[in-house]
Amino acid sequence: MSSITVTLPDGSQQSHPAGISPLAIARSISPRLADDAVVAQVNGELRDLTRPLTENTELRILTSKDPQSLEVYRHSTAHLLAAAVLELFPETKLGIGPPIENGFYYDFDRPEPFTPEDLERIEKKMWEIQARDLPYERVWTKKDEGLSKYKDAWMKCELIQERAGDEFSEYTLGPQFIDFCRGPHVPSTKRIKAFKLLSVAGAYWKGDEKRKQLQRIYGTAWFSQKDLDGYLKMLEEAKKRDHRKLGQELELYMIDELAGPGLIFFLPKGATVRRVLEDWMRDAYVERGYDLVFTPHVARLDLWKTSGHANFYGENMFKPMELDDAEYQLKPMNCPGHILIYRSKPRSYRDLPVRLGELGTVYRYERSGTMHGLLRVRGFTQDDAHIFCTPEQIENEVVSCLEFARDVLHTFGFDKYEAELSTWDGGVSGKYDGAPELWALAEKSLRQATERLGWNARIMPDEAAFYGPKIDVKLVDAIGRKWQLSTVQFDFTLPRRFGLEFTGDDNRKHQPLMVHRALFGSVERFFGILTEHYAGAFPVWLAPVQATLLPISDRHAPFARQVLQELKAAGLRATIDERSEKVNMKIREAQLAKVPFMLVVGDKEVESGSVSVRNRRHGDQGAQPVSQFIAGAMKLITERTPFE
RNA sequence: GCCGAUGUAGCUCAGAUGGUAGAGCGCGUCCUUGGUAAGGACGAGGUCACCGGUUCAAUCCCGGUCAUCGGCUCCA
Repeated sequence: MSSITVTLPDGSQQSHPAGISPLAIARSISPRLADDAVVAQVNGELRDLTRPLTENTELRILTSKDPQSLEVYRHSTAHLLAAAVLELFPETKLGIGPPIENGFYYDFDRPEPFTPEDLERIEKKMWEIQARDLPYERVWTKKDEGLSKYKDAWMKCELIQERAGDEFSEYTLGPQFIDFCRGPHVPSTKRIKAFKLLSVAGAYWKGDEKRKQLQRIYGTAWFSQKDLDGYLKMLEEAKKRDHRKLGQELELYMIDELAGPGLIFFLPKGATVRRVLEDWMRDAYVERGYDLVFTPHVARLDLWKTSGHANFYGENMFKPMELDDAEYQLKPMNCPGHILIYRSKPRSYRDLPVRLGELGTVYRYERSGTMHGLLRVRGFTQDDAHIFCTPEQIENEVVSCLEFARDVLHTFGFDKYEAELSTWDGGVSGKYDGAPELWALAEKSLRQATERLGWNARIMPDEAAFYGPKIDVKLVDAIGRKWQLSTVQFDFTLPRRFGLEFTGDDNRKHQPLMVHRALFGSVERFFGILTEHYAGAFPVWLAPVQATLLPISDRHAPFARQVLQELKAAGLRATIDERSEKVNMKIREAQLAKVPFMLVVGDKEVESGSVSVRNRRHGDQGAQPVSQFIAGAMKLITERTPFE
């Protein structure tokens, strides 16, 4: 028998008989490693631990510590799910079952819907199969043979036709189950220790809404029960922070059926937060050299024909309305309005850059079933600005936009964020608009801008908008979820469509470059993200009520009212709770309302002219003079401390 | 728009084989004046999402509509 040389990650080399499995090698290194092993990396490629090695190889044994092995593990759990479904519902046809972030899913075609009870049964069945300790066995099959074997499984046939070579691999799980699959998988079902089925949902075959709708079962899987519990706990925490729940509990906003879905009413408390946010943002615009404008909410449809939106964005717009003898359109975007302002007078290169900003409310038609609290609505306000400048100015402009975005993120205590640079395909498909020189210039300035900031932007090839490349900033919130936020986008199309120009120092007409940028994205959406990020406990500078006075008994009310006036005079948003309730009750309610400061006032305080401060996070802080409390609170407000 | 689930008091939820409903919290009145997360009593409050159908009778069964939730598609 011939032998092969196996090189391990530490550089050491071993000689083994050809045909030995990585699992056997792992066992020879240490039984513990063999137990922990999930998958092998053979010459850089992930492979089953049990698949024999036939040539000299560089071998790495991946354990639960390697992130790639979790994907394999989840993929294997998806197979376990499919096997369980087929045992319980043999008539079911299998679609695909990949690993996803935090778990896996599998798509099934079956006339009857899966019920929550079915899910429980399936999960039980999965544990049953798990206990059988079935190996995931790789089988090598010829294409034509395979096609006849799968003739009843239409989706698998389609996949084999598309993806398989002359021969392809399949994985079995016990005598019945076999699945067209590239693998690799964990060695056996015993390896799968912690999973849970979460939900069933409709999903189109291949994500195409014209194709058949399947039933997708979602699950989560982890190497240990502890990890699974941790994840389930995170889901619970996310549920507690859900802005729709907090929005109602804290009276921030509402949606009323009578008005329609996706249309937001800000209640007084939410409106206060929003007002502070917007005022802050508008001031920041002015400080950074933007000119603020206002544009109308409706305009002749002709404007939208000129911009091209009526044509390529029409699906997403509210229907035009008849008025006099013209059609008018509710605006889905702010750009055309800003463009009209730009071209309302001749511009010289000396005027550039022109930065026009607006908190502009737009209305877009979202299909029913897509609305989601504040995150996906039909009417929303963009903190929108358009920058018109020369090619020489563009890089600095992009840098200032990104700096602005970064400062915004820091203000709200988002310390982790990532940038994505979406580029075009080089023009091969013809689906992008604009000259290659423009694309080159724009992509270069975007890239250099991120480099100047020391950002490590991920390049997303072929992800640009058709009208220009862009940078998207994604933030990571307090419990680790990612949200798309700021965006800086080039637009080569609109300046041309509207014939924008400026006079250069050569006394000739030139077309300005146009950048579209939004930092919050949508104020409503950002408000929702903030609500979840802070779990409803807005920082003092944003809190709808910053301090509430809690007189212990009626005789303390006059002093409390006097303090209230002092707080208000200092500019604090303060209230008083004069009900004849016990102070425990008043504290409980203020605490649940997440008021940052509860100021208890009793005999001692009246006598000494002080307040006893209770902080919503840190509890009783003891008595302090009113002036001292005001100074402390004002400091938090002017510094916009994100977490007091 | 599509698949599935849900819709009962301001909120969170019970409820009956079909005979027009109940709790807790909240709200109102009164009592209580209490020092860091729920003091007590009484009371008001519902066309059981909406529109049809079946039935002697529908909140319950059937059909449709609307909305919400979990997803898909799309997206700020």
